[in-house]
Amino acid sequence: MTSSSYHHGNLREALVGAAVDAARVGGPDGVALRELARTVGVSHSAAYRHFSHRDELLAAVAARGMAELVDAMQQRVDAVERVPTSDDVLRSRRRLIAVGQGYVAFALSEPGLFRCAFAAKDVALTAATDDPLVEPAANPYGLLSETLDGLVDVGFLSPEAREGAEMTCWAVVHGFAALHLDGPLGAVDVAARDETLEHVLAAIDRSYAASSGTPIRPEDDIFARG
Amino acid sequence: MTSSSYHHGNLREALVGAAVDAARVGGPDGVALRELARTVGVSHSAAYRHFSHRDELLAAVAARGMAELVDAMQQRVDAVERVPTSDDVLRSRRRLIAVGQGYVAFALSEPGLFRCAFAAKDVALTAATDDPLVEPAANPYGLLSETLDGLVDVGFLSPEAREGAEMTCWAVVHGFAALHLDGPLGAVDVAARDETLEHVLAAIDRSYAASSGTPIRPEDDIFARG
DNA sequence: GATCGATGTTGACACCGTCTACTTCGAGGA
DNA sequence: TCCTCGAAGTAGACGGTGTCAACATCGATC
Repeated sequence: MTSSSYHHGNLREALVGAAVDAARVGGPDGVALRELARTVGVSHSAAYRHFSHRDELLAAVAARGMAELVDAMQQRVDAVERVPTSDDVLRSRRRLIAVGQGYVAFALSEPGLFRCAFAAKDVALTAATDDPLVEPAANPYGLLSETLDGLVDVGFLSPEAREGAEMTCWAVVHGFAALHLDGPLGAVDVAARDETLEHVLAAIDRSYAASSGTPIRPEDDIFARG
Repeated sequence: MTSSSYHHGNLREALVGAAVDAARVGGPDGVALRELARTVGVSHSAAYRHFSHRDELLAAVAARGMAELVDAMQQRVDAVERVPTSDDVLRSRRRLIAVGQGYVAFALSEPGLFRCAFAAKDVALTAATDDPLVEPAANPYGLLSETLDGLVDVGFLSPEAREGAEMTCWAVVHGFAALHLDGPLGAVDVAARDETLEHVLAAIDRSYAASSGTPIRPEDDIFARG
Protein backbone atom coordinates (compact mmCIF):
# COMPACT_ATOMS: atom_id res chain seq x y z
CA MET A 1 0.00 0.00 0.00
CA THR A 2 2.87 2.38 0.77
CA SER A 3 5.46 3.73 -1.65
CA SER A 4 8.11 1.23 -0.67
CA SER A 5 9.78 0.47 -3.94
CA TYR A 6 11.91 -2.35 -2.75
CA HIS A 7 9.17 -4.71 -1.72
CA HIS A 8 6.47 -5.05 -4.29
CA GLY A 9 3.64 -5.87 -1.92
CA ASN A 10 1.66 -8.47 -3.82
CA LEU A 11 4.12 -9.74 -6.35
CA ARG A 12 2.61 -13.18 -6.56
CA GLU A 13 -0.72 -12.02 -7.84
CA ALA A 14 0.88 -9.47 -10.12
CA LEU A 15 2.96 -12.23 -11.66
CA VAL A 16 0.01 -14.53 -12.16
CA GLY A 17 -1.92 -11.69 -13.75
CA ALA A 18 0.89 -10.86 -16.12
CA ALA A 19 1.37 -14.54 -16.86
CA VAL A 20 -2.29 -14.93 -17.76
CA ASP A 21 -2.01 -11.97 -20.12
CA ALA A 22 1.07 -13.46 -21.73
CA ALA A 23 -0.56 -16.86 -21.97
CA ARG A 24 -3.57 -15.39 -23.73
CA VAL A 25 -1.27 -14.14 -26.45
CA GLY A 26 1.36 -16.83 -26.71
CA GLY A 27 0.11 -19.88 -24.89
CA PRO A 28 2.37 -21.73 -22.46
CA ASP A 29 5.48 -20.94 -24.48
CA GLY A 30 4.65 -17.25 -24.30
CA VAL A 31 5.11 -17.25 -20.55
CA ALA A 32 8.71 -16.29 -19.72
CA LEU A 33 9.69 -15.61 -16.15
CA ARG A 34 12.23 -12.93 -17.00
CA GLU A 35 9.85 -11.07 -19.24
CA LEU A 36 7.11 -11.19 -16.62
CA ALA A 37 9.51 -9.80 -14.04
CA ARG A 38 10.32 -6.96 -16.42
CA THR A 39 6.71 -6.04 -17.05
CA VAL A 40 5.88 -6.20 -13.36
CA GLY A 41 8.91 -4.04 -12.61
CA VAL A 42 10.93 -6.40 -10.53
CA SER A 43 14.22 -8.15 -10.97
CA HIS A 44 14.44 -11.52 -12.66
CA SER A 45 14.54 -14.34 -10.14
CA ALA A 46 12.26 -12.41 -7.82
CA ALA A 47 9.57 -14.81 -8.91
CA TYR A 48 11.46 -17.57 -7.15
CA ARG A 49 10.29 -16.20 -3.80
CA HIS A 50 6.75 -17.21 -4.78
CA PHE A 51 7.15 -20.11 -7.20
CA SER A 52 9.72 -22.84 -6.93
CA HIS A 53 9.90 -23.13 -10.71
CA ARG A 54 8.23 -22.01 -13.89
CA ASP A 55 5.85 -24.95 -14.00
CA GLU A 56 4.36 -23.86 -10.71
CA LEU A 57 3.48 -20.48 -12.17
CA LEU A 58 2.09 -22.18 -15.25
CA ALA A 59 -0.07 -24.29 -12.98
CA ALA A 60 -1.57 -21.14 -11.51
CA VAL A 61 -2.29 -19.89 -15.02
CA ALA A 62 -3.87 -23.25 -15.82
CA ALA A 63 -6.19 -22.95 -12.85
CA ARG A 64 -7.33 -19.53 -14.05
CA GLY A 65 -7.88 -20.94 -17.50
CA MET A 66 -9.97 -23.79 -16.13
CA ALA A 67 -12.05 -21.35 -14.14
CA GLU A 68 -12.71 -19.19 -17.18
CA LEU A 69 -13.57 -22.29 -19.17
CA VAL A 70 -16.16 -23.36 -16.64
CA ASP A 71 -17.59 -19.84 -16.60
CA ALA A 72 -18.01 -19.89 -20.35
CA MET A 73 -19.78 -23.22 -20.20
CA GLN A 74 -22.01 -22.16 -17.34
CA GLN A 75 -23.09 -19.03 -19.19
CA ARG A 76 -24.26 -21.11 -22.11
CA VAL A 77 -26.22 -23.36 -19.83
CA ASP A 78 -27.79 -20.35 -18.14
CA ALA A 79 -28.87 -19.07 -21.54
CA VAL A 80 -30.72 -22.34 -22.13
CA GLU A 81 -32.47 -21.91 -18.80
CA ARG A 82 -33.89 -18.59 -19.98
CA VAL A 83 -35.58 -20.13 -23.02
CA PRO A 84 -39.11 -21.14 -22.00
CA THR A 85 -40.08 -24.75 -22.70
CA SER A 86 -42.47 -27.15 -21.10
CA ASP A 87 -40.54 -30.07 -22.57
CA ASP A 88 -38.14 -31.27 -19.88
CA VAL A 89 -36.41 -33.69 -22.20
CA LEU A 90 -35.77 -31.03 -24.78
CA ARG A 91 -34.41 -28.68 -22.15
CA SER A 92 -32.03 -31.31 -20.83
CA ARG A 93 -30.82 -32.12 -24.31
CA ARG A 94 -30.23 -28.43 -24.95
CA ARG A 95 -28.23 -28.18 -21.77
CA LEU A 96 -25.82 -30.84 -22.94
CA ILE A 97 -25.45 -29.17 -26.32
CA ALA A 98 -24.81 -25.87 -24.57
CA VAL A 99 -22.11 -27.39 -22.42
CA GLY A 100 -20.34 -28.65 -25.51
CA GLN A 101 -20.73 -25.40 -27.39
CA GLY A 102 -19.42 -23.44 -24.44
CA TYR A 103 -16.38 -25.67 -24.17
CA VAL A 104 -15.46 -25.33 -27.82
CA ALA A 105 -16.27 -21.63 -28.00
CA PHE A 106 -13.94 -20.88 -25.12
CA ALA A 107 -11.17 -23.02 -26.53
CA LEU A 108 -11.31 -21.25 -29.87
CA SER A 109 -11.70 -17.74 -28.51
CA GLU A 110 -8.97 -18.10 -25.88
CA PRO A 111 -6.59 -20.59 -27.45
CA GLY A 112 -3.58 -19.57 -25.40
CA LEU A 113 -5.34 -19.92 -22.09
CA PHE A 114 -7.02 -23.13 -23.15
CA ARG A 115 -3.67 -24.64 -24.09
CA CYS A 116 -2.27 -23.63 -20.74
CA ALA A 117 -5.17 -25.20 -18.93
CA PHE A 118 -4.22 -28.58 -20.37
CA ALA A 119 -0.50 -28.22 -20.87
CA ALA A 120 0.27 -27.98 -17.17
CA LYS A 121 2.35 -30.63 -15.53
CA ASP A 122 0.70 -32.36 -12.62
CA VAL A 123 2.22 -29.88 -10.21
CA ALA A 124 -1.02 -27.98 -10.52
CA LEU A 125 -3.50 -29.57 -8.24
CA THR A 126 -2.18 -28.54 -4.86
CA ALA A 127 -0.35 -25.30 -5.44
CA ALA A 128 -2.61 -23.51 -7.85
CA THR A 129 -5.81 -23.73 -5.87
CA ASP A 130 -4.58 -21.06 -3.49
CA ASP A 131 -5.56 -18.52 -6.12
CA PRO A 132 -8.40 -16.40 -4.66
CA LEU A 133 -9.82 -15.89 -8.14
CA VAL A 134 -10.35 -19.61 -8.61
CA GLU A 135 -13.15 -21.23 -6.70
CA PRO A 136 -12.27 -24.78 -5.73
CA ALA A 137 -15.08 -26.84 -7.23
CA ALA A 138 -14.91 -25.14 -10.61
CA ASN A 139 -14.01 -27.79 -13.16
CA PRO A 140 -15.55 -28.78 -16.45
CA TYR A 141 -16.03 -32.36 -15.38
CA GLY A 142 -18.44 -31.49 -12.59
CA LEU A 143 -20.65 -29.37 -14.77
CA LEU A 144 -20.76 -32.01 -17.47
CA SER A 145 -21.53 -34.69 -14.92
CA GLU A 146 -24.53 -32.80 -13.55
CA THR A 147 -25.84 -32.23 -17.03
CA LEU A 148 -25.63 -35.93 -17.86
CA ASP A 149 -27.38 -36.83 -14.61
CA GLY A 150 -30.19 -34.56 -15.73
CA LEU A 151 -30.47 -36.47 -18.99
CA VAL A 152 -30.82 -39.71 -17.09
CA ASP A 153 -33.44 -38.19 -14.80
CA VAL A 154 -35.70 -37.26 -17.69
CA GLY A 155 -35.26 -40.68 -19.24
CA PHE A 156 -33.37 -39.58 -22.35
CA LEU A 157 -30.10 -41.27 -21.46
CA SER A 158 -30.27 -44.86 -20.29
CA PRO A 159 -28.40 -45.75 -17.09
CA GLU A 160 -26.29 -48.27 -19.03
CA ALA A 161 -25.21 -45.67 -21.57
CA ARG A 162 -24.58 -43.23 -18.72
CA GLU A 163 -21.45 -45.20 -17.97
CA GLY A 164 -18.55 -43.59 -19.74
CA ALA A 165 -20.75 -40.78 -21.02
CA GLU A 166 -18.61 -38.07 -19.43
CA MET A 167 -15.66 -39.36 -21.34
CA THR A 168 -17.49 -39.51 -24.65
CA CYS A 169 -18.77 -35.96 -24.38
CA TRP A 170 -15.57 -34.54 -23.00
CA ALA A 171 -13.44 -36.31 -25.56
CA VAL A 172 -15.51 -35.22 -28.49
CA VAL A 173 -15.49 -31.53 -27.63
CA HIS A 174 -11.89 -31.56 -26.48
CA GLY A 175 -10.79 -33.33 -29.61
CA PHE A 176 -12.80 -31.00 -31.78
CA ALA A 177 -11.17 -28.00 -30.14
CA ALA A 178 -7.69 -29.47 -30.23
CA LEU A 179 -7.86 -30.38 -33.89
CA HIS A 180 -8.92 -26.88 -34.80
CA LEU A 181 -6.41 -25.30 -32.47
CA ASP A 182 -3.20 -27.19 -33.14
CA GLY A 183 -4.13 -29.84 -35.61
CA PRO A 184 -4.50 -29.81 -39.34
CA LEU A 185 -7.88 -28.07 -39.15
CA GLY A 186 -6.61 -24.69 -38.11
CA ALA A 187 -7.41 -23.13 -41.47
CA VAL A 188 -11.06 -24.12 -41.53
CA ASP A 189 -13.30 -21.05 -41.63
CA VAL A 190 -15.62 -20.29 -38.76
CA ALA A 191 -18.92 -21.00 -40.48
CA ALA A 192 -17.87 -24.45 -41.62
CA ARG A 193 -16.42 -25.14 -38.23
CA ASP A 194 -19.63 -24.28 -36.42
CA GLU A 195 -21.70 -26.36 -38.78
CA THR A 196 -19.42 -29.33 -38.27
CA LEU A 197 -19.69 -28.95 -34.52
CA GLU A 198 -23.45 -29.16 -34.80
CA HIS A 199 -23.13 -32.40 -36.73
CA VAL A 200 -20.84 -33.76 -34.06
CA LEU A 201 -23.08 -32.78 -31.18
CA ALA A 202 -26.11 -34.11 -33.03
CA ALA A 203 -24.40 -37.47 -33.30
CA ILE A 204 -23.98 -37.60 -29.54
CA ASP A 205 -27.57 -36.58 -29.03
CA ARG A 206 -28.67 -39.30 -31.40
CA SER A 207 -26.61 -41.88 -29.59
CA TYR A 208 -28.20 -41.05 -26.25
CA ALA A 209 -31.69 -41.00 -27.72
CA ALA A 210 -31.02 -44.47 -29.06
CA SER A 211 -29.82 -45.64 -25.66
CA SER A 212 -33.29 -45.11 -24.20
CA GLY A 213 -35.28 -45.68 -27.38
CA THR A 214 -36.55 -42.11 -27.27
CA PRO A 215 -37.66 -40.99 -30.73
CA ILE A 216 -36.20 -37.71 -31.93
CA ARG A 217 -38.56 -35.15 -33.40
CA PRO A 218 -36.69 -33.40 -36.23
CA GLU A 219 -38.63 -30.21 -35.56
CA ASP A 220 -37.01 -29.86 -32.14
CA ASP A 221 -34.12 -27.43 -32.45
CA ILE A 222 -31.55 -28.45 -29.91
CA PHE A 223 -28.94 -25.87 -30.89
CA ALA A 224 -28.50 -22.51 -29.23
CA ARG A 225 -27.06 -20.40 -32.01
CA GLY A 226 -25.22 -17.12 -31.74
CA MET B 1 30.05 -42.94 -48.59
CA THR B 2 33.71 -41.90 -48.40
CA SER B 3 35.64 -40.99 -45.30
CA SER B 4 35.37 -37.28 -45.85
CA SER B 5 34.89 -35.98 -42.36
CA TYR B 6 34.12 -32.41 -43.27
CA HIS B 7 30.96 -33.05 -45.24
CA HIS B 8 28.57 -35.38 -43.53
CA GLY B 9 26.98 -36.80 -46.64
CA ASN B 10 23.34 -37.11 -45.70
CA LEU B 11 23.03 -34.77 -42.78
CA ARG B 12 19.41 -33.96 -43.39
CA GLU B 13 18.18 -37.49 -42.91
CA ALA B 14 20.51 -38.03 -39.99
CA LEU B 15 19.05 -34.97 -38.31
CA VAL B 16 15.49 -36.03 -38.90
CA GLY B 17 16.29 -39.47 -37.56
CA ALA B 18 17.88 -38.07 -34.43
CA ALA B 19 15.02 -35.63 -34.05
CA VAL B 20 12.48 -38.42 -34.20
CA ASP B 21 14.39 -40.29 -31.51
CA ALA B 22 14.48 -37.19 -29.34
CA ALA B 23 10.80 -36.50 -29.96
CA ARG B 24 9.89 -40.02 -28.89
CA VAL B 25 11.42 -39.31 -25.51
CA GLY B 26 10.67 -35.67 -24.92
CA GLY B 27 8.04 -34.59 -27.38
CA PRO B 28 8.42 -31.36 -29.34
CA ASP B 29 10.24 -29.64 -26.47
CA GLY B 30 12.75 -32.46 -26.40
CA VAL B 31 13.98 -31.58 -29.86
CA ALA B 32 16.92 -29.18 -29.56
CA LEU B 33 18.93 -28.29 -32.63
CA ARG B 34 22.22 -27.99 -30.82
CA GLU B 35 21.81 -31.30 -29.07
CA LEU B 36 20.88 -33.03 -32.32
CA ALA B 37 23.97 -31.57 -33.94
CA ARG B 38 26.05 -32.94 -31.11
CA THR B 39 24.64 -36.47 -31.35
CA VAL B 40 25.01 -36.49 -35.12
CA GLY B 41 28.59 -35.29 -34.74
CA VAL B 42 28.34 -32.00 -36.51
CA SER B 43 28.64 -28.40 -35.44
CA HIS B 44 25.63 -26.47 -34.20
CA SER B 45 24.07 -24.35 -36.92
CA ALA B 46 24.99 -26.95 -39.50
CA ALA B 47 21.32 -27.81 -39.48
CA TYR B 48 20.61 -24.44 -41.02
CA ARG B 49 21.94 -25.68 -44.35
CA HIS B 50 18.93 -28.03 -44.50
CA PHE B 51 16.22 -26.35 -42.43
CA SER B 52 15.52 -22.66 -42.36
CA HIS B 53 14.44 -22.87 -38.75
CA ARG B 54 13.59 -25.32 -36.02
CA ASP B 55 9.92 -25.49 -36.89
CA GLU B 56 10.81 -26.86 -40.29
CA LEU B 57 12.65 -29.76 -38.72
CA LEU B 58 9.75 -30.30 -36.35
CA ALA B 59 7.47 -30.44 -39.36
CA ALA B 60 9.54 -33.27 -40.77
CA VAL B 61 9.24 -35.09 -37.46
CA ALA B 62 5.50 -34.49 -37.52
CA ALA B 63 5.23 -36.09 -40.95
CA ARG B 64 7.03 -39.18 -39.67
CA GLY B 65 4.71 -39.27 -36.69
CA MET B 66 1.65 -39.07 -38.91
CA ALA B 67 2.98 -41.88 -41.05
CA GLU B 68 3.56 -44.10 -38.04
CA LEU B 69 0.11 -43.24 -36.76
CA VAL B 70 -1.51 -44.31 -40.01
CA ASP B 71 0.52 -47.52 -39.95
CA ALA B 72 -0.71 -48.34 -36.48
CA MET B 73 -4.29 -47.77 -37.53
CA GLN B 74 -3.93 -49.77 -40.71
CA GLN B 75 -2.50 -52.71 -38.82
CA ARG B 76 -5.56 -52.83 -36.60
CA VAL B 77 -7.84 -52.74 -39.60
CA ASP B 78 -5.87 -55.53 -41.23
CA ALA B 79 -6.33 -57.62 -38.11
CA VAL B 80 -10.08 -57.23 -38.46
CA GLU B 81 -9.84 -58.43 -42.04
CA ARG B 82 -8.28 -61.66 -40.87
CA VAL B 83 -11.23 -62.54 -38.62
CA PRO B 84 -13.71 -64.56 -40.67
CA THR B 85 -17.28 -63.32 -40.74
CA SER B 86 -20.08 -63.55 -43.21
CA ASP B 87 -21.74 -60.51 -41.68
CA ASP B 88 -20.67 -57.51 -43.74
CA VAL B 89 -22.26 -55.03 -41.39
CA LEU B 90 -20.45 -56.46 -38.40
CA ARG B 91 -17.16 -56.42 -40.25
CA SER B 92 -17.59 -52.78 -41.22
CA ARG B 93 -18.47 -51.80 -37.68
CA ARG B 94 -15.41 -53.63 -36.42
CA ARG B 95 -13.27 -51.76 -38.91
CA LEU B 96 -14.36 -48.42 -37.49
CA ILE B 97 -13.73 -49.58 -33.95
CA ALA B 98 -10.29 -50.78 -35.01
CA VAL B 99 -9.45 -47.44 -36.56
CA GLY B 100 -10.29 -45.71 -33.31
CA GLN B 101 -8.43 -48.21 -31.19
CA GLY B 102 -5.38 -47.92 -33.41
CA TYR B 103 -5.40 -44.16 -33.15
CA VAL B 104 -5.58 -44.14 -29.38
CA ALA B 105 -3.15 -46.98 -28.93
CA PHE B 106 -0.53 -45.19 -30.98
CA ALA B 107 -1.06 -41.90 -29.18
CA LEU B 108 -0.61 -43.53 -25.80
CA SER B 109 2.32 -45.74 -26.76
CA GLU B 110 4.21 -42.98 -28.60
CA PRO B 111 3.13 -39.84 -26.78
CA GLY B 112 6.10 -37.77 -27.82
CA LEU B 113 5.74 -38.50 -31.49
CA PHE B 114 1.99 -38.09 -31.34
CA ARG B 115 2.37 -34.67 -29.74
CA CYS B 116 4.81 -33.68 -32.44
CA ALA B 117 2.44 -34.80 -35.16
CA PHE B 118 -0.09 -32.28 -33.96
CA ALA B 119 2.11 -29.59 -32.44
CA ALA B 120 3.67 -28.61 -35.74
CA LYS B 121 3.14 -25.13 -37.07
CA ASP B 122 1.60 -25.00 -40.50
CA VAL B 123 5.02 -24.89 -42.11
CA ALA B 124 4.69 -28.61 -42.47
CA LEU B 125 2.65 -29.35 -45.52
CA THR B 126 5.10 -28.39 -48.23
CA ALA B 127 8.50 -28.96 -46.74
CA ALA B 128 8.02 -32.16 -44.83
CA THR B 129 6.59 -34.29 -47.60
CA ASP B 130 10.02 -34.58 -49.23
CA ASP B 131 10.81 -37.22 -46.65
CA PRO B 132 11.34 -40.52 -48.51
CA LEU B 133 10.07 -42.45 -45.51
CA VAL B 134 6.70 -40.75 -45.67
CA GLU B 135 4.38 -41.77 -48.46
CA PRO B 136 2.26 -38.84 -49.61
CA ALA B 137 -1.28 -40.07 -49.18
CA ALA B 138 -0.69 -41.43 -45.69
CA ASN B 139 -2.95 -39.51 -43.34
CA PRO B 140 -5.43 -40.61 -40.72
CA TYR B 141 -8.25 -38.72 -42.35
CA GLY B 142 -8.18 -40.75 -45.53
CA LEU B 143 -8.25 -44.08 -43.75
CA LEU B 144 -11.11 -42.95 -41.55
CA SER B 145 -12.99 -41.65 -44.54
CA GLU B 146 -12.77 -44.93 -46.40
CA THR B 147 -13.95 -46.80 -43.34
CA LEU B 148 -16.99 -44.56 -42.98
CA ASP B 149 -17.81 -44.96 -46.65
CA GLY B 150 -17.84 -48.69 -46.04
CA LEU B 151 -20.36 -48.23 -43.25
CA VAL B 152 -22.64 -46.32 -45.60
CA ASP B 153 -22.26 -48.99 -48.26
CA VAL B 154 -23.52 -51.74 -45.98
CA GLY B 155 -26.39 -49.54 -44.82
CA PHE B 156 -25.31 -49.16 -41.21
CA LEU B 157 -24.61 -45.43 -41.42
CA SER B 158 -27.24 -43.26 -43.06
CA PRO B 159 -26.08 -40.82 -45.75
CA GLU B 160 -27.40 -37.91 -43.68
CA ALA B 161 -25.44 -38.95 -40.61
CA ARG B 162 -22.43 -39.52 -42.85
CA GLU B 163 -22.05 -35.77 -43.03
CA GLY B 164 -19.65 -34.65 -40.36
CA ALA B 165 -18.98 -38.22 -39.34
CA GLU B 166 -15.23 -37.94 -39.92
CA MET B 167 -15.12 -35.09 -37.48
CA THR B 168 -17.12 -36.89 -34.83
CA CYS B 169 -14.94 -39.97 -34.96
CA TRP B 170 -11.70 -38.10 -35.23
CA ALA B 171 -12.60 -35.69 -32.46
CA VAL B 172 -13.64 -38.37 -30.05
CA VAL B 173 -10.48 -40.44 -30.38
CA HIS B 174 -8.21 -37.41 -30.54
CA GLY B 175 -9.84 -35.90 -27.49
CA PHE B 176 -9.66 -39.19 -25.64
CA ALA B 177 -5.97 -39.44 -26.38
CA ALA B 178 -5.23 -35.81 -25.58
CA LEU B 179 -7.01 -35.90 -22.25
CA HIS B 180 -5.05 -38.95 -21.18
CA LEU B 181 -1.80 -37.57 -22.55
CA ASP B 182 -1.70 -34.00 -21.31
CA GLY B 183 -4.96 -33.48 -19.57
CA PRO B 184 -6.13 -34.30 -16.09
CA LEU B 185 -6.54 -38.00 -16.92
CA GLY B 186 -2.89 -38.84 -17.13
CA ALA B 187 -2.95 -40.85 -13.94
CA VAL B 188 -5.77 -43.19 -14.95
CA ASP B 189 -4.60 -46.79 -15.04
CA VAL B 190 -4.50 -48.71 -18.27
CA ALA B 191 -7.34 -51.13 -17.60
CA ALA B 192 -9.80 -48.40 -16.69
CA ARG B 193 -8.67 -46.38 -19.66
CA ASP B 194 -9.27 -49.21 -22.11
CA GLU B 195 -12.68 -49.93 -20.67
CA THR B 196 -13.66 -46.29 -20.96
CA LEU B 197 -12.52 -46.24 -24.55
CA GLU B 198 -14.83 -49.14 -25.31
CA HIS B 199 -17.72 -47.22 -23.83
CA VAL B 200 -16.86 -44.23 -25.95
CA LEU B 201 -16.55 -46.20 -29.16
CA ALA B 202 -19.75 -48.07 -28.37
CA ALA B 203 -21.57 -44.76 -28.11
CA ILE B 204 -20.45 -43.83 -31.60
CA ASP B 205 -21.47 -47.24 -32.90
CA ARG B 206 -24.87 -46.81 -31.29
CA SER B 207 -25.29 -43.39 -32.83
CA TYR B 208 -24.64 -44.70 -36.30
CA ALA B 209 -26.91 -47.68 -35.82
CA ALA B 210 -29.64 -45.28 -34.83
CA SER B 211 -29.03 -43.17 -37.92
CA SER B 212 -30.12 -46.03 -40.15
CA GLY B 213 -32.50 -47.73 -37.73
CA THR B 214 -30.33 -50.83 -37.68
CA PRO B 215 -30.95 -52.85 -34.54
CA ILE B 216 -27.86 -53.83 -32.56
CA ARG B 217 -27.48 -57.41 -31.47
CA PRO B 218 -25.83 -57.37 -28.03
CA GLU B 219 -24.17 -60.69 -28.77
CA ASP B 220 -22.11 -59.14 -31.55
CA ASP B 221 -18.70 -58.34 -30.18
CA ILE B 222 -17.42 -55.33 -32.04
CA PHE B 223 -14.21 -54.93 -30.07
CA ALA B 224 -10.88 -56.32 -31.09
CA ARG B 225 -9.16 -56.83 -27.78
CA GLY B 226 -5.48 -57.28 -27.10
C1' DG C 1 43.31 -27.84 -63.54
C1' DA C 2 40.73 -23.65 -61.88
C1' DT C 3 36.27 -22.26 -60.21
C1' DC C 4 32.14 -21.96 -57.88
C1' DG C 5 28.32 -23.35 -55.21
C1' DA C 6 26.76 -26.52 -51.72
C1' DT C 7 27.86 -27.88 -47.24
C1' DG C 8 30.00 -27.45 -42.63
C1' DT C 9 32.47 -24.42 -38.94
C1' DT C 10 33.34 -20.68 -35.77
C1' DG C 11 31.97 -17.14 -33.06
C1' DA C 12 28.80 -13.96 -31.62
C1' DC C 13 24.20 -12.17 -29.87
C1' DA C 14 20.11 -12.21 -27.27
C1' DC C 15 17.23 -14.77 -24.99
C1' DC C 16 15.84 -18.24 -21.35
C1' DG C 17 15.46 -20.93 -16.35
C1' DT C 18 17.76 -21.60 -12.20
C1' DC C 19 21.08 -21.24 -8.41
C1' DT C 20 23.82 -18.68 -4.69
C1' DA C 21 25.15 -14.87 -2.09
C1' DC C 22 23.87 -10.41 -0.74
C1' DT C 23 20.56 -6.48 0.57
C1' DT C 24 16.49 -4.31 2.24
C1' DC C 25 12.69 -3.67 5.08
C1' DG C 26 8.90 -4.36 8.27
C1' DA C 27 6.84 -6.84 12.11
C1' DG C 28 7.24 -8.36 16.82
C1' DG C 29 9.66 -9.15 21.14
C1' DA C 30 13.12 -7.16 24.81
C1' DT D 1 12.21 2.41 21.82
C1' DC D 2 15.43 -0.33 19.85
C1' DC D 3 16.99 -4.67 17.77
C1' DT D 4 16.72 -8.68 15.68
C1' DC D 5 15.24 -11.94 12.44
C1' DG D 6 12.96 -13.69 8.62
C1' DA D 7 10.40 -12.69 4.41
C1' DA D 8 10.93 -10.48 0.06
C1' DG D 9 13.75 -8.46 -3.60
C1' DT D 10 18.47 -7.88 -6.05
C1' DA D 11 22.84 -8.89 -8.53
C1' DG D 12 25.48 -11.88 -10.86
C1' DA D 13 26.79 -16.14 -12.62
C1' DC D 14 26.21 -20.70 -15.22
C1' DG D 15 24.72 -23.52 -18.81
C1' DG D 16 21.32 -24.04 -22.10
C1' DT D 17 18.78 -22.49 -26.31
C1' DG D 18 17.73 -20.54 -31.55
C1' DT D 19 19.58 -17.73 -35.01
C1' DC D 20 22.71 -15.05 -37.82
C1' DA D 21 27.06 -13.54 -40.39
C1' DA D 22 31.65 -14.48 -41.81
C1' DC D 23 34.71 -17.94 -42.97
C1' DA D 24 36.51 -22.79 -44.49
C1' DT D 25 36.28 -26.91 -47.20
C1' DC D 26 35.41 -29.92 -50.81
C1' DG D 27 33.48 -32.07 -55.01
C1' DA D 28 31.33 -31.50 -59.40
C1' DT D 29 31.59 -29.02 -63.64
C1' DC D 30 33.51 -26.12 -67.38
